[in-house]
Amino acid sequence: MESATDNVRSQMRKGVLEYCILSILSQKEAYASSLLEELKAANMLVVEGTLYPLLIRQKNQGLLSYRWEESPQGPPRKYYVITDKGRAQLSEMDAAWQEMVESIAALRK
Amino acid sequence: MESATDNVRSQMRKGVLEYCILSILSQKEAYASSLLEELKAANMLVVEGTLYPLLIRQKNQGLLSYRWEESPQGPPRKYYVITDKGRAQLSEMDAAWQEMVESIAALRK
DNA sequence: TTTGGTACTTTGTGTTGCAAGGTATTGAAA
DNA sequence: TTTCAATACCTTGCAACACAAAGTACCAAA
Repeated sequence: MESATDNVRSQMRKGVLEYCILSILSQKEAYASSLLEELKAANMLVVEGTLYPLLIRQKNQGLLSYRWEESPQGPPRKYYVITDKGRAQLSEMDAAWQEMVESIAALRK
Repeated sequence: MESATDNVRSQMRKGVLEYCILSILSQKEAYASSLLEELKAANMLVVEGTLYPLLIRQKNQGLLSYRWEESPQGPPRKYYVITDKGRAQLSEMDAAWQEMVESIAALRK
Protein backbone atom coordinates (compact mmCIF):
# COMPACT_ATOMS: atom_id res chain seq x y z
CA MET A 1 0.00 0.00 0.00
CA GLU A 2 1.26 3.37 -1.01
CA SER A 3 0.60 6.64 0.76
CA ALA A 4 -0.20 9.93 -0.90
CA THR A 5 2.93 11.32 0.70
CA ASP A 6 5.10 8.78 -1.09
CA ASN A 7 3.59 9.92 -4.35
CA VAL A 8 4.19 13.56 -3.56
CA ARG A 9 7.82 12.99 -2.72
CA SER A 10 8.35 10.76 -5.71
CA GLN A 11 6.93 13.41 -8.03
CA MET A 12 9.11 16.09 -6.55
CA ARG A 13 12.26 14.03 -6.92
CA LYS A 14 11.72 13.96 -10.65
CA GLY A 15 13.79 16.51 -12.44
CA VAL A 16 16.40 16.87 -9.72
CA LEU A 17 17.87 13.40 -9.97
CA GLU A 18 20.32 14.43 -12.66
CA TYR A 19 21.31 17.34 -10.48
CA CYS A 20 22.00 15.03 -7.53
CA ILE A 21 24.05 12.61 -9.61
CA LEU A 22 26.25 15.36 -11.01
CA SER A 23 26.61 16.85 -7.55
CA ILE A 24 27.85 13.61 -6.00
CA LEU A 25 30.16 12.87 -8.90
CA SER A 26 31.62 16.38 -8.73
CA GLN A 27 32.99 15.47 -5.32
CA LYS A 28 34.23 11.97 -6.00
CA GLU A 29 34.10 9.19 -8.53
CA ALA A 30 31.56 6.49 -7.84
CA TYR A 31 29.95 3.41 -9.32
CA ALA A 32 26.23 2.84 -9.66
CA SER A 33 25.70 0.76 -6.53
CA SER A 34 27.59 3.23 -4.37
CA LEU A 35 25.58 6.08 -5.86
CA LEU A 36 22.42 4.26 -4.84
CA GLU A 37 23.72 4.16 -1.27
CA GLU A 38 24.61 7.84 -1.25
CA LEU A 39 21.28 8.90 -2.68
CA LYS A 40 19.46 6.75 -0.18
CA ALA A 41 21.46 8.35 2.63
CA ALA A 42 20.50 11.76 1.25
CA ASN A 43 16.80 10.83 1.27
CA MET A 44 16.75 10.91 -2.52
CA LEU A 45 15.71 7.33 -3.00
CA VAL A 46 16.25 5.89 -6.46
CA VAL A 47 16.12 2.37 -7.80
CA GLU A 48 18.41 0.57 -10.21
CA GLY A 49 15.99 0.73 -13.12
CA THR A 50 16.04 4.50 -12.84
CA LEU A 51 19.71 5.04 -12.17
CA TYR A 52 21.35 2.94 -14.86
CA PRO A 53 19.52 4.49 -17.81
CA LEU A 54 20.10 7.93 -16.31
CA LEU A 55 23.86 7.39 -16.06
CA ILE A 56 23.93 6.11 -19.62
CA ARG A 57 22.05 9.19 -20.79
CA GLN A 58 24.41 11.53 -19.01
CA LYS A 59 27.38 9.68 -20.44
CA ASN A 60 25.91 9.92 -23.94
CA GLN A 61 25.44 13.65 -23.41
CA GLY A 62 29.12 13.96 -22.56
CA LEU A 63 28.46 14.95 -18.95
CA LEU A 64 30.11 11.83 -17.58
CA SER A 65 32.76 9.34 -18.58
CA TYR A 66 33.69 6.11 -16.86
CA ARG A 67 36.42 3.57 -16.32
CA TRP A 68 36.37 -0.05 -15.19
CA GLU A 69 38.01 -1.01 -11.95
CA GLU A 70 38.50 -4.37 -10.26
CA SER A 71 36.37 -5.00 -7.20
CA PRO A 72 37.74 -6.66 -4.05
CA GLN A 73 34.83 -9.03 -4.45
CA GLY A 74 32.43 -9.68 -7.29
CA PRO A 75 32.37 -8.30 -10.81
CA PRO A 76 34.31 -5.21 -11.87
CA ARG A 77 32.86 -1.79 -11.15
CA LYS A 78 32.08 0.97 -13.59
CA TYR A 79 33.37 4.14 -11.97
CA TYR A 80 31.74 7.27 -13.33
CA VAL A 81 33.71 10.49 -13.61
CA ILE A 82 32.26 13.95 -14.22
CA THR A 83 33.56 15.78 -17.29
CA ASP A 84 34.20 19.49 -17.86
CA LYS A 85 30.92 19.62 -19.71
CA GLY A 86 29.30 17.94 -16.73
CA ARG A 87 30.73 20.56 -14.38
CA ALA A 88 29.41 23.32 -16.62
CA GLN A 89 25.99 21.72 -16.55
CA LEU A 90 26.19 21.39 -12.78
CA SER A 91 26.79 25.14 -12.53
CA GLU A 92 23.70 25.79 -14.61
CA MET A 93 21.74 23.43 -12.41
CA ASP A 94 22.91 25.22 -9.28
CA ALA A 95 21.56 28.47 -10.68
CA ALA A 96 18.33 26.89 -11.87
CA TRP A 97 17.77 25.19 -8.54
CA GLN A 98 18.47 28.36 -6.60
CA GLU A 99 15.97 30.28 -8.70
CA MET A 100 13.33 27.65 -8.30
CA VAL A 101 13.73 27.59 -4.54
CA GLU A 102 13.29 31.36 -4.52
CA SER A 103 10.29 31.25 -6.85
CA ILE A 104 8.51 28.78 -4.64
CA ALA A 105 9.41 30.67 -1.51
CA ALA A 106 7.75 33.71 -3.10
CA LEU A 107 4.66 31.69 -4.02
CA ARG A 108 4.38 30.33 -0.46
CA LYS A 109 4.79 33.77 1.13
CA MET B 1 16.77 26.70 -30.83
CA GLU B 2 16.74 25.52 -27.29
CA SER B 3 19.47 26.00 -24.74
CA ALA B 4 20.66 23.38 -22.29
CA THR B 5 19.58 25.74 -19.53
CA ASP B 6 15.99 25.68 -20.75
CA ASN B 7 16.05 21.92 -20.54
CA VAL B 8 17.47 21.96 -17.04
CA ARG B 9 14.84 24.35 -15.80
CA SER B 10 12.06 22.50 -17.55
CA GLN B 11 13.12 19.22 -15.98
CA MET B 12 13.27 20.76 -12.54
CA ARG B 13 9.80 22.23 -12.84
CA LYS B 14 8.40 18.76 -13.24
CA GLY B 15 7.04 17.47 -10.00
CA VAL B 16 6.52 20.85 -8.41
CA LEU B 17 3.84 22.12 -10.77
CA GLU B 18 1.07 20.52 -8.76
CA TYR B 19 2.54 22.12 -5.67
CA CYS B 20 2.49 25.56 -7.28
CA ILE B 21 -1.09 25.19 -8.48
CA LEU B 22 -2.35 24.18 -5.06
CA SER B 23 -0.36 26.98 -3.49
CA ILE B 24 -1.90 29.65 -5.70
CA LEU B 25 -5.39 28.25 -5.33
CA SER B 26 -5.01 28.12 -1.55
CA GLN B 27 -4.81 31.90 -1.61
CA LYS B 28 -7.53 32.67 -4.12
CA GLU B 29 -9.77 31.09 -6.68
CA ALA B 30 -8.57 31.34 -10.24
CA TYR B 31 -9.29 30.16 -13.76
CA ALA B 32 -6.78 28.51 -16.02
CA SER B 33 -5.72 31.54 -18.02
CA SER B 34 -5.14 33.60 -14.90
CA LEU B 35 -3.13 30.75 -13.39
CA LEU B 36 -0.95 30.82 -16.48
CA GLU B 37 -0.27 34.49 -15.82
CA GLU B 38 0.56 33.95 -12.17
CA LEU B 39 2.88 31.05 -12.88
CA LYS B 40 4.61 33.06 -15.55
CA ALA B 41 5.09 35.93 -13.13
CA ALA B 42 6.56 33.46 -10.63
CA ASN B 43 9.05 32.18 -13.23
CA MET B 44 7.29 28.83 -13.27
CA LEU B 45 6.40 28.92 -16.93
CA VAL B 46 3.76 26.45 -18.07
CA VAL B 47 1.75 26.14 -21.25
CA GLU B 48 -1.90 25.40 -21.79
CA GLY B 49 -1.33 21.82 -22.89
CA THR B 50 0.31 21.15 -19.54
CA LEU B 51 -1.98 23.10 -17.27
CA TYR B 52 -5.41 21.94 -18.40
CA PRO B 53 -4.81 18.21 -18.03
CA LEU B 54 -3.11 18.88 -14.69
CA LEU B 55 -6.13 20.76 -13.37
CA ILE B 56 -8.41 17.99 -14.53
CA ARG B 57 -6.26 15.40 -12.77
CA GLN B 58 -6.28 17.37 -9.54
CA LYS B 59 -10.03 17.79 -9.78
CA ASN B 60 -10.46 14.05 -10.36
CA GLN B 61 -8.34 13.38 -7.29
CA GLY B 62 -10.67 15.57 -5.27
CA LEU B 63 -8.02 18.21 -4.59
CA LEU B 64 -9.92 20.87 -6.52
CA SER B 65 -13.46 21.69 -7.47
CA TYR B 66 -14.68 24.38 -9.82
CA ARG B 67 -17.59 26.59 -10.72
CA TRP B 68 -18.48 28.44 -13.89
CA GLU B 69 -18.60 32.19 -13.85
CA GLU B 70 -19.57 34.70 -16.53
CA SER B 71 -16.73 36.67 -18.05
CA PRO B 72 -16.97 40.42 -18.74
CA GLN B 73 -15.87 39.46 -22.22
CA GLY B 74 -15.66 36.14 -24.00
CA PRO B 75 -16.73 32.68 -22.92
CA PRO B 76 -17.43 31.77 -19.28
CA ARG B 77 -14.54 30.99 -16.98
CA LYS B 78 -13.98 27.85 -14.99
CA TYR B 79 -12.90 29.02 -11.56
CA TYR B 80 -11.01 26.39 -9.61
CA VAL B 81 -11.36 26.15 -5.86
CA ILE B 82 -9.12 24.16 -3.54
CA THR B 83 -10.87 21.55 -1.39
CA ASP B 84 -10.12 20.41 2.15
CA LYS B 85 -8.40 17.40 0.67
CA GLY B 86 -6.39 19.75 -1.50
CA ARG B 87 -5.31 21.75 1.52
CA ALA B 88 -4.23 18.57 3.27
CA GLN B 89 -2.21 17.61 0.22
CA LEU B 90 -0.69 21.08 0.15
CA SER B 91 0.50 20.61 3.72
CA GLU B 92 2.17 17.36 2.77
CA MET B 93 3.77 19.07 -0.18
CA ASP B 94 5.11 21.83 2.04
CA ALA B 95 6.81 19.22 4.19
CA ALA B 96 8.08 17.24 1.21
CA TRP B 97 9.43 20.36 -0.46
CA GLN B 98 11.14 21.53 2.69
CA GLU B 99 12.84 18.17 3.11
CA MET B 100 13.97 18.09 -0.48
CA VAL B 101 15.46 21.55 -0.24
CA GLU B 102 17.37 20.43 2.83
CA SER B 103 18.49 17.18 1.23
CA ILE B 104 19.92 19.00 -1.74
CA ALA B 105 21.53 21.64 0.43
CA ALA B 106 23.29 18.79 2.24
CA LEU B 107 24.38 17.24 -1.04
CA ARG B 108 25.78 20.56 -2.27
CA LYS B 109 27.64 21.26 0.98
C1' DT C 1 -21.79 38.27 -40.51
C1' DT C 2 -17.32 38.37 -40.13
C1' DT C 3 -13.48 39.31 -37.28
C1' DG C 4 -10.63 39.26 -33.18
C1' DG C 5 -10.10 38.25 -28.52
C1' DT C 6 -10.81 35.08 -24.81
C1' DA C 7 -11.09 30.54 -22.88
C1' DC C 8 -11.36 25.66 -22.58
C1' DT C 9 -10.08 20.91 -24.61
C1' DT C 10 -7.87 17.19 -27.12
C1' DT C 11 -4.39 14.62 -29.72
C1' DG C 12 0.09 12.91 -30.64
C1' DT C 13 4.93 12.62 -29.38
C1' DG C 14 8.97 12.05 -26.68
C1' DT C 15 10.97 11.53 -22.19
C1' DT C 16 11.37 9.46 -17.98
C1' DG C 17 10.74 6.81 -13.48
C1' DC C 18 9.98 2.38 -12.05
C1' DA C 19 8.90 -2.68 -11.27
C1' DA C 20 10.47 -6.80 -12.65
C1' DG C 21 13.43 -9.82 -14.67
C1' DG C 22 17.95 -10.96 -16.77
C1' DT C 23 23.18 -11.52 -17.25
C1' DA C 24 27.75 -11.93 -15.44
C1' DT C 25 31.65 -12.34 -11.98
C1' DT C 26 33.58 -13.98 -7.77
C1' DG C 27 34.62 -16.67 -3.64
C1' DA C 28 33.15 -19.81 -0.28
C1' DA C 29 30.41 -23.64 1.21
C1' DA C 30 28.59 -28.15 0.33
C1' DT D 1 33.36 -29.86 -8.48
C1' DT D 2 29.12 -28.09 -8.13
C1' DT D 3 26.20 -25.02 -5.92
C1' DC D 4 25.15 -20.95 -3.59
C1' DA D 5 25.10 -16.18 -2.12
C1' DA D 6 26.69 -11.70 -2.82
C1' DT D 7 27.79 -8.12 -5.84
C1' DA D 8 27.15 -5.47 -9.96
C1' DC D 9 25.51 -4.10 -14.35
C1' DC D 10 21.75 -4.01 -17.91
C1' DT D 11 17.13 -4.45 -20.33
C1' DT D 12 12.17 -4.63 -21.12
C1' DG D 13 7.51 -3.13 -20.75
C1' DC D 14 4.43 0.03 -18.81
C1' DA D 15 2.39 4.26 -17.06
C1' DA D 16 2.68 9.09 -16.18
C1' DC D 17 3.55 13.47 -17.73
C1' DA D 18 5.09 17.95 -20.14
C1' DC D 19 4.55 20.00 -24.32
C1' DA D 20 3.45 21.56 -29.13
C1' DA D 21 -0.11 22.04 -32.05
C1' DA D 22 -4.58 21.97 -33.53
C1' DG D 23 -9.45 22.19 -32.46
C1' DT D 24 -13.92 23.95 -30.36
C1' DA D 25 -16.80 27.46 -28.44
C1' DC D 26 -18.39 31.92 -26.76
C1' DC D 27 -18.91 36.88 -27.17
C1' DA D 28 -18.95 41.68 -28.78
C1' DA D 29 -17.78 45.15 -31.99
C1' DA D 30 -17.15 46.55 -36.67
